[in-house]
Amino acid sequence: MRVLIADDHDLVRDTIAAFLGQGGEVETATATSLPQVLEKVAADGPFDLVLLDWDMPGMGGLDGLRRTIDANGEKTVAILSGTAPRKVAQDAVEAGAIGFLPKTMGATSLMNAVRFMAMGEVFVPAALMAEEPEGPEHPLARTLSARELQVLEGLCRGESNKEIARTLDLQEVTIKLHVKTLCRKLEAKNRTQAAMIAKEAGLF
Amino acid sequence: MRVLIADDHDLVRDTIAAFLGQGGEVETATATSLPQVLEKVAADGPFDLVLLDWDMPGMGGLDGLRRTIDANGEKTVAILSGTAPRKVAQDAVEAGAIGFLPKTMGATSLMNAVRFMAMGEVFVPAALMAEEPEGPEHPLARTLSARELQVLEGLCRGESNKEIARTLDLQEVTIKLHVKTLCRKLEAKNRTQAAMIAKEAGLF
DNA sequence: TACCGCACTATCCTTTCGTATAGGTTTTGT
DNA sequence: ACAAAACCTATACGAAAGGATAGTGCGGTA
Repeated sequence: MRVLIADDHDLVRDTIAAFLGQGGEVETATATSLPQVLEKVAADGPFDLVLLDWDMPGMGGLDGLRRTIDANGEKTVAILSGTAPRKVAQDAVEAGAIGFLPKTMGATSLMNAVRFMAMGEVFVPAALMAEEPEGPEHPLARTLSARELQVLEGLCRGESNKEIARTLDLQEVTIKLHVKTLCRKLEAKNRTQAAMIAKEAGLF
Repeated sequence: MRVLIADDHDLVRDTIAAFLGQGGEVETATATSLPQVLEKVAADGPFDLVLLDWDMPGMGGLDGLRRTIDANGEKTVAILSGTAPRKVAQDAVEAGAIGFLPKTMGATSLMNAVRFMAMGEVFVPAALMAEEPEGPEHPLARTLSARELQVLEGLCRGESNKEIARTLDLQEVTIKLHVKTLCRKLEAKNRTQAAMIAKEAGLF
């Protein structure tokens, strides 16, 4: 079984290569950038499996993945990532990747996953997919002050301005102001929409 | 490798057993209910893998899974299900199952998955986990009329009563009434809370 | 037939929300 | 030290929401 391992970090790349290579079952090749990957694929024919680092020179996200798939064939390219957000894994598989390997995986698990993918089965760690999809964490929340977040939380509980004021020990008018600010920042036209946007974003 | 297959449907059970058995790599045993599973485990020692049908006599959901894990050891029991809702898979893995197999899986994929799990790796189909978790579909929505659902949808978009009335071609007062009814049925104290509850339930 | 639930409309009233304007404090950065 | 920004409070007003009560029409059912 021939596997091409592409990662710009020498340590990671060589460790994985050494590990997969031991026992002689797997023949490994390595690359440190996407151009090098395409070059090696073109030169040494299609590999049984290509492991692509997600944060690698020339990758550019899904584009690099697609180009590698075009070059090496479908169901032969897997993504290797250190940061391991669920969304990347999902997008990669949807784009045609055969699997997704977080660098936090244990060595034997990694070996098993490689064998599994070489058999043509999609592999994604169950633990990773079990995470709740909290995708848009703070696209908007970052611009909100602490107070505003507290008020927003009250909105999401369906509380009135008066109730929020009581729990935060502020005046009702102050809450009104914060609600107004929230609606402006979240591009909502009223409290209900603001609450829905917050909910959608996964806050609370 | 010794695998115990438990399913109350003769066809399913025997098909899987026959398939896994061919080639001689896997030695199969079968059972048709949870008591029979526990009995066989007690008699023939721990199996390398136990496949448990989720909708089987005596299972009773996670309880049957836990009892089987207690009897046969950790990381040796997988769930087999025809209905394949994401939540079951997630709960099962969290409860200590080594994997989850929908009966819709292809034969070779199933074989691969069995081998994979026998090596101690958790297996859950990536496609299944990619589904958005829509868990509580209609715990409350069932009691709502068609009109009420339309109004609720408007609430979730943060629209005013007037706006909802316009899009549904009704009077504003009528919307007020529906909102009131919605709040009663959803146990919300205002429109915002009603919208949040709807969102939480996965509607819209 | 009478009854009941559902949907719709109506009027009246109170509370809450949303906006504007105007000032105050504290914190932050230049 | 000063300006800018964020935070808090205050008053006031129109719009919207929420509640109560009452009445109409429709379809299904006893």
